[in-house]
Order: sequence, then structure tokens, then C-alpha cells
Amino acid sequence: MPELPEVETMVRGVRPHLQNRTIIRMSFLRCRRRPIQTDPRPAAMQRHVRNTVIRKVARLGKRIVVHLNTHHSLVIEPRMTGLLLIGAAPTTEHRRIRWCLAEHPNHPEAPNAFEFWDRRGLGTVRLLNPEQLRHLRQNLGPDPLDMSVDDWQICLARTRRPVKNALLDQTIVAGIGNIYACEILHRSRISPHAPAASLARSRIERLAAASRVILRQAIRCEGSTLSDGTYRSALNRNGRYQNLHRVYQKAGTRCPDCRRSVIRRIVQAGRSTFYCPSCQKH
DNA sequence: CCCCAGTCCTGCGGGC
DNA sequence: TGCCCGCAGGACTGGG
Repeated sequence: MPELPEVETMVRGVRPHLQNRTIIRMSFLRCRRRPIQTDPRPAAMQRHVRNTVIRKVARLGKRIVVHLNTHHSLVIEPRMTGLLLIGAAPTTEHRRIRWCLAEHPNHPEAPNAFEFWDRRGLGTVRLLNPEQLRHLRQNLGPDPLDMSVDDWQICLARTRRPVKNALLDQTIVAGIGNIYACEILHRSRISPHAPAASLARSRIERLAAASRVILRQAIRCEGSTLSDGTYRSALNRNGRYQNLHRVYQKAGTRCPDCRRSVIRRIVQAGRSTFYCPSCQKH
């Protein structure tokens, strides 16, 4: 489920292939059920994107932003199973969008296409003008890799909801999903139930440090590929961070830190939380 | 303000 | 063995 490290890996994978390339054509591929959700409608998007040049590719929380020379940008949201892949997707099934590129001026052998592949089809693509992009930025919290301890304190002070729920709220921090929320809280030794606004400074310091360490290491590992094998990098490689998960999907196994308690699974805000009841106290 | 259930969707695994 | 159901959850919506 692409979260910050997986999306960052996608962006780093496609960036060298896409920067300064001209898009010749954007094709929406026939999908079994519902067409991919777009704004504006596919025809308008195709018309705008045709013959534009990709200026840069960036990450915004869990979204990929492809900046065009028209000052508009394509914002791709992979949600649960969406992938951005260089060249052709490994399976033609579940391919959603294909962008054809003009031949690379210096490297004619370079891949001349990239695709959006999405097994479950929950992903979205939007074409935003600068004003719309600004509006999207305004509605998202800061990026956890850029946050100081003070930033964390300010963000968490906004809500008394359980800190686990706060970490999943993209308007509070942008980029953390269920896997990394569980892993970060475990490393921080903070109870997932603790009200966000009540966390002592010392715990916020641990949370800030744990977020940085875990997200950076997960990026180095090219993200987490779970047992369903859905997530792949832009170059179609598996992530490796799943081998370093300490609590996520580890219910019933012994905590690797205290080696006494057993990892517990509970449900918060409709999603699984995995934690160690002895290491993570209020 | 915040929670919950429902919505989209597919593949997998548990249970019978 | 085969089938059905529930579960996985990111973002969003509408009701309480």
C-alpha cells in the first residue's frame, strides 16, 4: 500500500527517465469494470497533456506530482495498489494509463513510455492548475521527513484523537499510512491510544526521531512489499523493508524489543493497529 | 469535533 | 476439493 517510502521510491525510479521528456500521447486503457477516476474527464486531460514537456517529478505526501511546462501538473494517487512503472507493466491486466514519450534526444534506446498499473483500481489521476495544486498543498499536513520536533508538537496539538489516528490523518502529517504508523509508534514506545495533544515533549522527540529513522531506512530498502506482492518499484523490483517490520502483521509473536509480551492487534478508526502492550504505554 | 459505516475494488485465505 | 465470505485499507461522504 504505497505510503511515503513506496511513493518516494516510485518517484526516484521514474524521475531520471521522465525529466525533460516530451509526452506524445496519454492513453486510457480499457478496464474490466469502472474506468479510472480522473479530473477533468480523460479526453480533456489527453488534449492538455499532448506535446507537453515534463519539467520535474516530485512527491507530495502519498501522491506523485508530474510538473508540466504548461504550469499544470498531473497528480497521481496510487491509493492501495497503484504503481507507476517505467516502460510496460509486467502484466497487461490492470494497466490503466500509458504515456508515450518522444525519443530521448541523447539516448535513443531509453524507454519511451511509462504506465500506471492498478490491480484494485482505487487510484486516481488529476490535472491541476497552479491554484488547485496550492489548494491541495494547503489541505495537507507537512512532510514527516521535513518536520522538526516543534513542527510535530504543533501538528499533534491540533487533536485529542488517539495518536495512531492522528498519524493516519493526511491533514495533520502527509505520507504516513497504516504500516509505518504502527512501526513508528512501536519504535517511539508510545501507546497507539494516547491522545495526540497530550503527548509529553520527550515522547514527541522520540516520535520525530523514529519517523525520520524508519522512513529513511524504508526508502533505502525501496519500501515494503507485503505477502500479496503487489507493491513493486518503478523498475519492477520488490521492496525489502517488510523484512524489518517489527510489529505490523506480527500479532501473536513475541515483541522483538522486550522479548516478553506478545504483539497485539486491535482496530482503531476501522484499521488494524499492531503494538506491544508492554513497550508502548501511555 | 470526531466517530462510524458505507463506497470504490481485487485477491487471498479461513472455514465449512 | 471447492465455494463463499470476510478482510486488507486510502480517501472520501453522509449521518449521528
